[in-house]
Amino acid sequence: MTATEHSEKPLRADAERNRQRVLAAAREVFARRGLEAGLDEIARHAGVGTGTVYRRFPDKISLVTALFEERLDQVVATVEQAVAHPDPWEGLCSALESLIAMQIEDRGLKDVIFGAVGDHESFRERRAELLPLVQQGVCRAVEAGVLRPDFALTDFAPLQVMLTQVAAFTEAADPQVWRRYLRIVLDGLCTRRDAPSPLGHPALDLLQLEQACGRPLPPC
Amino acid sequence: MTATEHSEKPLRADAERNRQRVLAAAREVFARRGLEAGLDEIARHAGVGTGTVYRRFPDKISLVTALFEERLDQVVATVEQAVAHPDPWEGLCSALESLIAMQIEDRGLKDVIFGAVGDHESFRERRAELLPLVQQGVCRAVEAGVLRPDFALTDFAPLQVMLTQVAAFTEAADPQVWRRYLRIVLDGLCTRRDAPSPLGHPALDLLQLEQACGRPLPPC
DNA sequence: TCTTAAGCGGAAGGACTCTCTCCGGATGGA
DNA sequence: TCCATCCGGAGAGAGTCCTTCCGCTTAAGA
Repeated sequence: MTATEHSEKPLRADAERNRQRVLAAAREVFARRGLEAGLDEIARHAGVGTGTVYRRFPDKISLVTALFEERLDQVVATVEQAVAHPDPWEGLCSALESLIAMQIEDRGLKDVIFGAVGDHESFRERRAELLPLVQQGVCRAVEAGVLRPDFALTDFAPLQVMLTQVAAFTEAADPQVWRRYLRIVLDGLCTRRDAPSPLGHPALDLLQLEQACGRPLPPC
Repeated sequence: MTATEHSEKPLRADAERNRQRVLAAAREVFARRGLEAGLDEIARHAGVGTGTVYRRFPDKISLVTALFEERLDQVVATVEQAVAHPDPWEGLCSALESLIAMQIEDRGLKDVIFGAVGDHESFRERRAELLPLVQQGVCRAVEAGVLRPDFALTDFAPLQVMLTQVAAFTEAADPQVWRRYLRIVLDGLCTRRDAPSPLGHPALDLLQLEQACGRPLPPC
């Protein structure tokens, strides 16, 4: 059941404990700061030396893959579930929403999904798994006449980028206001409507806006 | 008429020539790479030494302000003109579109508008000039019943962020496809509609999408 | 033409950042 | 008890970028 079960020799008890600490710290730090976080910060956060990190994970990418392979399974599962919603429109909305929410809660995940790791093979494969799922959701919604028919499968990722980036921009001012922009986008995606659907979340006030403008934009 | 007209002594002819070269190079390099571009790169691009850059502009921020104060005047003028459009909806659309287009063509401008320069006083002031203009456009459009009434003045900047960021994401794959997402957003902003309005620009194909995912997200 | 203040290029300094290695000392476990 | 294993964290190495400095060159006025 331990992470090293399959490996040749079990680690010494203290080593295995530290390994788990490093993984937990990395999960937290990468989530908060994205993959640009340094291993020093992770080591400090885990309460171990940097050497200890490098003894378990030969380099940074090993740590990242160890963490995010499993995480991507969760992403695929979540989208699978969202798309299975009986209502095609709700299914698509919820797939988009949960993808964005997951990437906002975990900036490292965003970096992994949108290729900030260079082109690591395993991540590329996992990303490819998402496509058919989304395609299914898109087709179903177009056929049901609820999603605008000129919507393309390849529009899904750019929409995610739009919303995760705006979320990063407004995060400090109001961590939930991105949902407002999601609603606007969804109103733009539906086939027709007689009135705007409720935005659900209030707009920023001027002070919050200035706060948001004051910080640099999130890296693309 | 020269840029140093007001200063105490006119520069030597070669010095003035180099000054102009530096400004031109900075304009180009900042436009292409944003303010993160180094002064070394600008000097090289201008065909001068880094010392020459520093002789005219005591530090990086001086060069940036020298360039962008004038540029921001153009931005204000463009928005002023867009908002003055006889049709309130067209005016708002065109204000948003031209703001985005300007920031895409000039990444440095985006950095200046969205505060990547820290909080340099003069930029903050100029940014503030834009608000009443946008407010006028928004009010007019809401009163005319074309813009959804729950739209707020402070939504304007986040929408810009969304679209400039998605543009940066898809730039390498197709430099114009952001217009497609602008259309979707605008369809989300209007009060009512019977059918999707034409997106105008074709979606990416799968190859282009992969190309876009392959590069890191643009900085926020 | 001569003189000289002004200007020039670009190497180098300094202050960071981040990844990764190394080694003397500590310790789990048989 | 004993030693293979593991530890911390200093620091090497490679990179970035801003800025300074200095010996050489040149424009321009007398």
